Amino acid sequence: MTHKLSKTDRIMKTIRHIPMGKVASYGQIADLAGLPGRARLVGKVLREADAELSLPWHRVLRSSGLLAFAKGTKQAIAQSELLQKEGVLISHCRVKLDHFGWRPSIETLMMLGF
DNA sequence: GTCTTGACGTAAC
DNA sequence: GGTTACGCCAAGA
Repeated sequence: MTHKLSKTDRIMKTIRHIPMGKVASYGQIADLAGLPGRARLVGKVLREADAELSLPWHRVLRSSGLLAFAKGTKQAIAQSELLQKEGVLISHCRVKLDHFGWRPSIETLMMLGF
């Protein structure tokens, strides 16, 4: 079988599984995608991905809940707006992972191939 | 096949 | 919690 999904494909699939109102870090996405430590790959995928893919990029942040982009950038603002619209509270470009951090359930983990 | 880049992570200070 | 430095590895040229 030569139809193994590319690493990038797995990442995109994982991102689509992020529930609304929750946020996940790049490292977590990579880990769930079966690529522990490959957080940079996640970023690369999102950058190359189009908006038509329905990838909730705004639900992906850096570690510790910091926004994925530097403050002042157009996307950083858009991200905070989108997150707050989903019910995620942001304080100083930071998201409280204690309350909004994505906690994948067992079924979700199995669905991702765990 | 080699070099460069990259929506990052973690450690150290 | 901010900043600096280094590491990791896939994809593109």
